[in-house]
Amino acid sequence: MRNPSSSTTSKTPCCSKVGIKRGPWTPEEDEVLANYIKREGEGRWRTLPKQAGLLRCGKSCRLRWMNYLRPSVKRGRIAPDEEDLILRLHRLLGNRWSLIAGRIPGRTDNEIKNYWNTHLSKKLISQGIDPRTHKPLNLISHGSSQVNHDPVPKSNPNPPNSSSSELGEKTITVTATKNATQDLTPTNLEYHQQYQNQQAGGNCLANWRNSEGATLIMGQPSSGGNEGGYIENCNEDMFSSFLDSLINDNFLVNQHQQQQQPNNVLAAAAASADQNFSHGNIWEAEIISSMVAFGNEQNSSNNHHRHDQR
DNA sequence: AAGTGTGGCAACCGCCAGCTT
DNA sequence: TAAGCTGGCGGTTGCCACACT
Repeated sequence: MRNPSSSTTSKTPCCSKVGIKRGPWTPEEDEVLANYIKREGEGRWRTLPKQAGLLRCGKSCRLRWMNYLRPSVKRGRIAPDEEDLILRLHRLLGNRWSLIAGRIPGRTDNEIKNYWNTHLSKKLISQGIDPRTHKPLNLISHGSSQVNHDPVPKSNPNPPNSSSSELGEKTITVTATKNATQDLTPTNLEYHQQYQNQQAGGNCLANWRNSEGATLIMGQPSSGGNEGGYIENCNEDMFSSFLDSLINDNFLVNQHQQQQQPNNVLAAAAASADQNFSHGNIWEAEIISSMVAFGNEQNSSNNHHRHDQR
């Protein structure tokens, strides 16, 4: 594949050691790796090549396993429904390929990323839609002579508004807990302001999930502590359910998630959203608001459900 | 049939966060 | 607390197959 001597950086790549093979994997190497992992399990990638007798670096082994050899990896063309799901998730999450892949069984982040870059982004552009923002190109290009297709800076993995604009639209319809007069549809000026806010505050889901609002809604990360029943039960499932609701445009999609949502937690989360708005953390605030609304919807659904059962 | 252009995708790179020592 | 290690992520590269001339 790539020319091993092509690296001109001063940093030493992990595969630069003499005797470490690079490039395409042979069927024999695949077999050795697959057999070793079946026998010993995943992990310990750094030491795996030596243990398995492979002349590869650990990173290369991990990548080969994750993207190609894993039994759960689905090969073949992306189906139309998968494509639709990728589009929806990208509109929601931006270039969070691993998160998107996590919602599409059998597909890897690399595969989805490649599919996006080679198919979907071009498709959107041909439709006059900015693939980063999912907004009409003429709307986004306001204030600059052309649409910026440069790679997104590492410090800001999400493009400006890749998620917030969609969430903003969503929030308009569901955020009864927030200031009802607040118009969350971003204008071009707001795009710019949000971009600056995101640059300053770090606009990524991982950051958000560590935020105060996420903690309020989803609960503390597993710390071994016992912070109470709700916190214990309402974390990853809640987030997953929330994503489902956004993907499906249906806030009552997950009937299994009909758990009582303590109003004090929702109130605290709403306050956190307000705080984030006031501090300019628009993207976080909107997600938190949506989560609050989602929780309220679930409460309402629960109440109706219980009422019906009586 | 040969040369050239293009798209697809596997693989690599650098960076970063979390964990361990 | 700091330094080193490890795994994971997103961006990018470049080979290869196929289409086109």
